[in-house]
Amino acid sequence: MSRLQPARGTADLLPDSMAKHRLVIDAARTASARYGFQEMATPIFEFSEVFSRPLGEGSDIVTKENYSFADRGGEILTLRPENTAGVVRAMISGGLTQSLPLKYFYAGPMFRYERPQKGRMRQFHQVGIEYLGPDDSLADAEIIACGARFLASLGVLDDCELHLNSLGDGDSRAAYREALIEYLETFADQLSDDSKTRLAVNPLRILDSKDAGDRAILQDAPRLQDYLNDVSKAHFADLTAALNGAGVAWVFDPLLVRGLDYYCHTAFEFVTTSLGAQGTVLGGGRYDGLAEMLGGPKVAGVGWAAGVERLAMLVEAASVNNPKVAILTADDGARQAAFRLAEQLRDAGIDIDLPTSGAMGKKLKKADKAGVRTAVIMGTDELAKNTVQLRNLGDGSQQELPLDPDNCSGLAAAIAESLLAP
RNA sequence: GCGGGUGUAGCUCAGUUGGUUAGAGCGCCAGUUUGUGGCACUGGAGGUCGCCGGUUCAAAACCGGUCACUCGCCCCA
Repeated sequence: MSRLQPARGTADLLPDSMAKHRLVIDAARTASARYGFQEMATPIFEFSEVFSRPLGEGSDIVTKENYSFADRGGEILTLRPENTAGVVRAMISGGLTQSLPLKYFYAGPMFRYERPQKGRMRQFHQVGIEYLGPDDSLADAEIIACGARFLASLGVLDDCELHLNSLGDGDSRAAYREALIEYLETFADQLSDDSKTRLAVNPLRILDSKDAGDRAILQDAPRLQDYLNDVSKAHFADLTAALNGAGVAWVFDPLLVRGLDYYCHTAFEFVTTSLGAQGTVLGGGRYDGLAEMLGGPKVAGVGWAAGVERLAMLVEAASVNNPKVAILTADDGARQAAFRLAEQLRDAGIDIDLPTSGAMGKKLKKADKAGVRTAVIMGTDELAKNTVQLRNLGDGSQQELPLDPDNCSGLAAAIAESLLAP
């Protein structure tokens, strides 16, 4: 509208939307704590290699979709586009590979230079967990169950479907990749233009192409699950047995793939149809090769991340935390006494709003709209008698109570009682 | 990066084949109510019609560009 607008792909989080964000983040924190994940945070920017090494220096993602810049010291830095690489980097640089396994929860802003769309911002927020150390499939099961519990606590799990696939270990995937390329090359001229380039750059991604012609060709393509070796099959079977035993519903999705080499075995996404094209609400998988690619020792890992904005769109409005008690002055003679009483009541643990402008009627109206339930009304008349008026904004009843300038405990008790009433 | 749609008051929107003072509802402010909210009524403030340029006697409307939002593609660590 005017020149003063937020930068493209960013948005202010005003109290109403902030409340929904907090609801989502708090639910994730609570659910992950139940599984023993501990909250941590990594810096919002890192040396660019942290993100570029696992992806390949020249990849489109690195060159076109990151916010990278040189600082005044000439270091090349990147605003984090995701948090897994940062967590793994923290594990390596902190020497934490001595203390495996590690279970971490994080929440915070991420940055990707992409064209904004519904559920796709340039600054967005994620919550996530990373389970570092175990290669046991029960670790995969635990994080998936944790994700399901998180979504359930938000009341959105019923709107989502859990898609699950196995990418197999490195050997399995290499064999499949070869077979897929061989098959697709015989159709190379019939593939969509996008898929022609994918064939050279990232052939597995052709599997989730939306092009109808591509999909027809894929009907008879070799299937990833036929190329899994015994180790890979056992890992997947054990995971699905655990999910079934715990009652976590899932669907097999052979087209759910990850393009990068450090992924292996489990890939999963919770997907909703109610958000249009950006329907993945929580996604993750196993990344046993990532730590090594970052220059550390080989450490297995599995985790997920969820988009806070997307989940916030699915959540009903959350309540904004306003004080339920306001002190309203009837005239300027009560200003200082009101300020003093407000501080005393805050010391007593009561949230107090102290509006400073407007006539009595105005203050009451605003307090009512803001959700205030009890108003403490002070004026020079009351001060002269050392009293205040305690007004219940629900039913309009009002009583005059004594005010001890040095001890508000009696008044605090009366206020607390008034808030208990329905 | 590619294609479609949309930009009018704080918000949601109307605005006739281009025609002179651009409207409504909600919200906001004030009054009816001289220290007391919700309801009602009355009045009021608030807009260079996203921005720049063009066509025309005349542009919110038509044309071009640009910015933003939006939907899809791409990408999705």
